[in-house]
Amino acid sequence: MNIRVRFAPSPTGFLHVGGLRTALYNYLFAKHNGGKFILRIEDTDRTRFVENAQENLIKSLRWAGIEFDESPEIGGDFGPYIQSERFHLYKKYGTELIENGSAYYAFDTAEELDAMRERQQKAGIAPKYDRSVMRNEFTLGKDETQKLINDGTAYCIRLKVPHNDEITFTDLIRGYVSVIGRDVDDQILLKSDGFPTYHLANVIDDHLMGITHIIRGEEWIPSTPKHILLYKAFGWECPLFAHLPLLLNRDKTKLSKRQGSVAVEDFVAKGYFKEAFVNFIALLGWNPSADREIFDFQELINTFKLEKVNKSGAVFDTQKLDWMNGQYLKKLPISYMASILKPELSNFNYGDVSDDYLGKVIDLFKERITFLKDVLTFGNYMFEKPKEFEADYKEKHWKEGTATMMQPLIDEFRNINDWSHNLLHDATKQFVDANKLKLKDVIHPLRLMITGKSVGAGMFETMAVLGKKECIERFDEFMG
RNA sequence: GGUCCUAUCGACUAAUGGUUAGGUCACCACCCUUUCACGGUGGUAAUAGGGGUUCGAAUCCCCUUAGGAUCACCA
Repeated sequence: MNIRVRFAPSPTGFLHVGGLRTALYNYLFAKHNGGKFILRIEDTDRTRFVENAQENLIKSLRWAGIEFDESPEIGGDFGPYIQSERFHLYKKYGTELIENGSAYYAFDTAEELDAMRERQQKAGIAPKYDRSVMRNEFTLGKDETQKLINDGTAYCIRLKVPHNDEITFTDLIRGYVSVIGRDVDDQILLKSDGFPTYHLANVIDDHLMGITHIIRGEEWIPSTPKHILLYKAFGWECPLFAHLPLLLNRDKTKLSKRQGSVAVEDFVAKGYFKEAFVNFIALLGWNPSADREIFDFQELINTFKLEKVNKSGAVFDTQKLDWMNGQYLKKLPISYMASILKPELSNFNYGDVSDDYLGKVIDLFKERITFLKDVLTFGNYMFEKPKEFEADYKEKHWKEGTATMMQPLIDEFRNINDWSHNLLHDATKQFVDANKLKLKDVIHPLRLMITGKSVGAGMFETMAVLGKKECIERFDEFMG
């Protein structure tokens, strides 16, 4: 089978993390099976036009390493890949459904529909288009319908759902799903502005583009019967469906903006590595059954199987993502990290920083940070003299007599020319032994003077990187 | 409310009829140690409840409960 799958987002202006996961699973499925991955922009709602939406979408996808075989940008044999550019296609299919009795004309206004729903709500029944009482082909009759159309009355085309038919499909993830026709609404197919709704356009385009598998979010399950009815009405072969579990907020509701960031670009801005982010997202709802968490992109492609996708929703909790980001960070080459940090430097007033020095600082911090930019923030004292000294830390480690105790050691440091961490350590060790002290008795005062902070990398390593001149200056400044 | 989907540690998940129910994050303790980390060792922690089927059920079936999704001329 020649597998073809698509990612069909509406251009909302940014890529939702749920959208990224859907795109990713489609991509992994396609690549795992040697199939094609297609991008189609679903912009049939012209009231929701957003400037640059498509560009932003593709930018985020590209950041994640997801590329398409066919798309609006690169084209393909099944274009155009933007639904608004396919506008001319849809109307004839709408008419075709009218002619074969699968759909009908309706003339109800928004107010009439609202009134209907209100009546139904009051009566305690599910809101659903009642074609036996509303203004449509059935209640008006053929002649009146034709007359209204000829007069230019606004109309839409609705799907005629057979009330007594059972509509079923076998979901690749969930198995057998079934619903009875009377519970399915007579969905509008063609709007009065002449544009198709999602349901019509989506089915037509998936068919025309030869899509074999539809992999999408669970929120689409309720409308899948409508789509199946459409495939049947057209006499088209139905693609296979796979409905992905939802991504959830902490309170288990569908992941939304209200409870935190959901735009991929926000996570890019926070400094997550794409490898970590993709790895993390991939494992939210799918697992290759290995006792392992870290997978590179190729491994994801190699092991991805739709059958192993979970059925239940997954809470989007970034705690593990942070850990994963740190894991990836540790393995990155220093030179690569330096090249990322270099342009960031201009946002801080750190003056000139050589590549060599930056690399040494990164090496000092890479074991203990989550984001690369932490080097510049937590590690600020590697680039400028400490402006503040943690009060608690100072109180604890700088007492009466500490200055007197430290002064001889500092003077000894002045005589050290080979400013290496080994020598600094040895000199300090000799000093504490001679004075019946412990190493940590002097290390904390040193740390306070040098960094102003209670946490940081190894003291002598830190001093070695800073250099003799800088360290002595800091000592002298602190001692006054 | 109708319909549909779902249910293993706090979170992500493994175990597709036989395990002391495993791993990872987080948390706790200890080791390492120079603070914080990293690393190492160990620990707390789960099959929603009830019925079946079976020699045997987290796993299959039913009911209950709980959560969620959806019910637009949005996608």
